[in-house]
Amino acid sequence: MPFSGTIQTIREQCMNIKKQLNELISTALSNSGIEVELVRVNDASKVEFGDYQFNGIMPLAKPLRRNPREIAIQVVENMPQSEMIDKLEIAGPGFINIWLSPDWIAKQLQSVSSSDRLSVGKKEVATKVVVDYSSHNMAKQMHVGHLRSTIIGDTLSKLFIFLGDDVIRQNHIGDWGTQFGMLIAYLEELGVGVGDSLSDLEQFYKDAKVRFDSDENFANIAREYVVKLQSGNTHCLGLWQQFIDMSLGHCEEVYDTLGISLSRDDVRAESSYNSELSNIVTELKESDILVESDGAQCIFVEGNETPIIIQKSDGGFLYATTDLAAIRYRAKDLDAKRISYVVDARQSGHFKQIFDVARRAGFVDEDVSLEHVSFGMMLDKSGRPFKTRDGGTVKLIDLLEEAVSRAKSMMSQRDTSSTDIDTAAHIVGIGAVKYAELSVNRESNYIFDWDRMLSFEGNTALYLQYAYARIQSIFRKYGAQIDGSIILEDDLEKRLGLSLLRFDDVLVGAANESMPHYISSYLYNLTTLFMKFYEQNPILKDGVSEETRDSRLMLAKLVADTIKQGLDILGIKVLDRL
RNA sequence: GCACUCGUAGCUCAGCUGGAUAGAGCACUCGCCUUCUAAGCGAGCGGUCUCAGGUUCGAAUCCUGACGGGUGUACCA
Repeated sequence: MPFSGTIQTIREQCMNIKKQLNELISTALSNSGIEVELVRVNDASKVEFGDYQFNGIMPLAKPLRRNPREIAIQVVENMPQSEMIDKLEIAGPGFINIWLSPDWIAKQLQSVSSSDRLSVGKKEVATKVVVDYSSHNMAKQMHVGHLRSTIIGDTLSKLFIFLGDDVIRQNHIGDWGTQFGMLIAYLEELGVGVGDSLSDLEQFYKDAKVRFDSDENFANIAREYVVKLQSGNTHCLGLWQQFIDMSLGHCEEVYDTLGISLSRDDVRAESSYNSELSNIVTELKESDILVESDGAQCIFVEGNETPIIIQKSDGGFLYATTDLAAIRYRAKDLDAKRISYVVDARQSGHFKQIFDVARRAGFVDEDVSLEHVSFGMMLDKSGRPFKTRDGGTVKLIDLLEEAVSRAKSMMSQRDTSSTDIDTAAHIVGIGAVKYAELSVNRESNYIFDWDRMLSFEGNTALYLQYAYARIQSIFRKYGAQIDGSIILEDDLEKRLGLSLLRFDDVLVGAANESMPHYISSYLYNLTTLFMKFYEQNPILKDGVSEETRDSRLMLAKLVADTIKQGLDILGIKVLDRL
């Protein structure tokens, strides 16, 4: 299997602090006469073990037939002088624990504070990345199941852009296929002034389905419409267009409420590939990988019992055909070098096959990374696939409205004097929903729970927003320009400082692996440190020297800026007051 | 049947691609507002990482098997 479909991580090349430490250790090893291909320091597992640790000595011991502690001693002795390291210690069987110098950290922070992007590295050469997300079916209303793709995809897009990539968003909406015949037939039947019946798409779909199932005559008309539609009948296309416009309008309402940066320009619908489908089949035939089976045009992919069907026995095309047209368009026409599909885990088999075929057919060159950014399903409290009592799903717009309303009632119980409670409640409520999605490992299934989704305690967006608001409050009270030298005076300040410096590493890691929750975990961790700092290290209170005050103000500023920037990538806003 | 995936505290989840005594939040029990926002902070309680083998200096992490959830398996998307 030459292609796994996942990008090779380039973490080692990009990491900031770790990269430097890796180089130091690599040199020390080399000075000791030991050549190692890959040196990797890790974050220390405990505070007592320093800031970083290198565990790579032990595995070297056996082949070298030496005592690991002896090697460790030698490596430490051969470590080049560096101002970043305060102390090295050998522990246990041969761990090397590394303490960074507070002065070095302070110096780095000083330069971070004068950077407009918090010293996060930006790629010199942008990679062209296609992110396919949201991409839902126009026949139905957006429900809570559509949250993940939409939110994760939007975050990844922002993250890639921030790190210097050239991102092309693709909203691959489902607007083509047999069900649209039914919907158009029903639309036609209802006649003019039909806009109102489309206000509830879910209901419209259900009603149409009832007509379809109960009236043979209607069902036949619906089938005719499918044929007419696909053969380009203008009347049908007109109705269809009207329907899609309405449905997309609903979508955009949700995007707008949610603060999703998808516009009509990002829509590249399934139907837009329609004219390409027969060419795809022709090309596949020419490349000789197509097989006829039971009258259908198929491709068998190793490791799969069943083939993917490219063309039905009646000549019709299927979604695999469309996906192949889309992947070729992205690789060849858009010239993307990384193509990410933010789609749920159920499609993983499908994407494996599509990626394999696309490679073999030459639709996608070898240097293009194809990734299925898969995510788990939504389950109910008993661990079953999520459904409401009547078998339906929770509409996304209802969830969002509930979120905002809960936020509002919670906020109004507190100080009501704050400025615009509706705006604030919107930011807090929507932030909670997004954060709930972005703070868990996307790969695992998760339990849908109103209280979890709309929680404002612990590791939530509000915790971060609250810390941000507290900092702004300090600045308001201080009322002057924040400027001074950073001096890390105690262990807590040092840890806070180091945490700030890790932002770069975290973003790069999150981007390489398409894991937004790395960012939220980091921000939560940073904020936890800040909250301790806030309790223990007064800034504007009596008895604090001017030097200390200025340094702490600088630290607070960096924390606030990092929270703001991090949340911005997650698509969550901050408030100066809460 | 076959394939993929998951199983970590009462609940919801982390655990950085093998490291040292497995971490958070919620819940529960205590303590902290005349002092920068208590939506906060501190302390406590809570674990045979589903089970059984294997690989090795070392396993929640890798391999095999069992059990249990979820998902996918030919003309829907």
